Amino acid sequence: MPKVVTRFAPSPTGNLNVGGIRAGIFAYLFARHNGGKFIVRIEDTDKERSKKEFEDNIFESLAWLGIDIDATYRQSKHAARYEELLRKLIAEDKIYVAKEEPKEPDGRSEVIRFRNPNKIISFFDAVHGQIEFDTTELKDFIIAKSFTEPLFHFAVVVDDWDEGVTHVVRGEDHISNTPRQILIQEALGVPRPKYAHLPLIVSSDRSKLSKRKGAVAITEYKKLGYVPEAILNYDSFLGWHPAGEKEIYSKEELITEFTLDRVQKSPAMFDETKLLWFNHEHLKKLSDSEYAARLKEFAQKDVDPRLVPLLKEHAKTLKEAAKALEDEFDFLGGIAYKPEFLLQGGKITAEVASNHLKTLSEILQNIPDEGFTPAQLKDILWPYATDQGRGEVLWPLRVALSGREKSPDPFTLCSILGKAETLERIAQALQKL
RNA sequence: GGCCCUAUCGUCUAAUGGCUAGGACAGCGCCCUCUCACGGCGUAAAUCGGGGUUCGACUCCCCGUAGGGUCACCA
Repeated sequence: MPKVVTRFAPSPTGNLNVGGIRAGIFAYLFARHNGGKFIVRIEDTDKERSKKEFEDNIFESLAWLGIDIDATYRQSKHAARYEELLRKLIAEDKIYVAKEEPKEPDGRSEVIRFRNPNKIISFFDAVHGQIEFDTTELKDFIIAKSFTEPLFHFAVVVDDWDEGVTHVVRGEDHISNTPRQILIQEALGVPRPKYAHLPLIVSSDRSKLSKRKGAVAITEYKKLGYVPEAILNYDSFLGWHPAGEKEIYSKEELITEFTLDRVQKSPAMFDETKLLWFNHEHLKKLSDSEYAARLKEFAQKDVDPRLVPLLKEHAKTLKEAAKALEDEFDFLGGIAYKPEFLLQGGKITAEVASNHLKTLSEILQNIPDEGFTPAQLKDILWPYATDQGRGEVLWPLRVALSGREKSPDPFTLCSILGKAETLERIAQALQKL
């Protein structure tokens, strides 16, 4: 039995969002850091709200983020076990069937209540330290609707025990649930796991992040062109921070660095803008071939390897990159020259543009193929452009090569196109003037 | 409202009794510049308030205040 077993226990009542996954990420990092097991338990005891599509979404999101799972469980499959334990507790008189006046239209006339010993429960939390709670105020709380329909608290305690969970790493909203779960553990005579309650992730109004308050599904970020490395990195940095000032971490580095003692106590706000920055950084870290492969997958089209280094700098998301491919980076195929573009909407006369392009063509003619690097081309063309007026020289050149109002700079264009194509395009532009 | 948790720049955070309170994102300014971006440099910006403890508090204690969580036959 591994010394550390953590679990992520989402209920399939919605798509997994960046707030919801946070507890899962921390539980995962903690388990892996300690060479332990990470399990996922689908908490689907609420038959009304649980949906298969949401369960699928949870696993899809986890897989995309690269979070590998050692075992999965589903509470709806544990009905027999719950009933067995419920019957044991009732035989021991630790719980009892209570007659009720239904408060809701579909309420039961009988439920199962826990015989509360009304004691002070004190437990140690890895993030918050010692926490004490008088359980008297909980009264004889309901732990099951019937012998075959346990409620959340009972199911959690039974499952954590049966699944060998050693560390319960979950959101801070569960702090006040902990005492009653401990009461159930004591009634069952099962060991108490260690607890770590994570600070909540809040929306811009400081309240718990929820779907209505702008929480975006993980799968939605995928569609927006985010890479999983960025989501994982950014989410990890919400409420946790390694020593040092480095911010861009791979999954492996996060696992190496993660410890509970550096987890923050106060809630953190989700900042879309900083996530965007993390995404760009991770995109830049990708090898050119990996970048091309991801962009191809995202945009569903081949990416010319010559464009990759430019795209990496230019685009903060794969979506932006895909858009650039259709727009300012779409100059490798045939281009349609528009004289008005060449003349910067009339700011430059056809005669001036024509003369400069002819001169540039002559200069370029004399540069060897090996000299067609952005830096060398700039060194050679710069003095001429500066002397003649940069706008009048470089704008027509750039448009002659790209056919576009927006594009990479002319030196980069020459370099990517190569000497022959560069001269050919200048010649074609001259014919239009 | 009861109970519980929390409190450093706008945001994420560093500093676990001794610092000019550091970094990052965003902002602002400058530079780069032929376009759109990217980039470089710089700048402004914080210890919630009040009491203690201490030679010395962001750091420890208490009281306020503020925010959040939780009080379901949801999870």
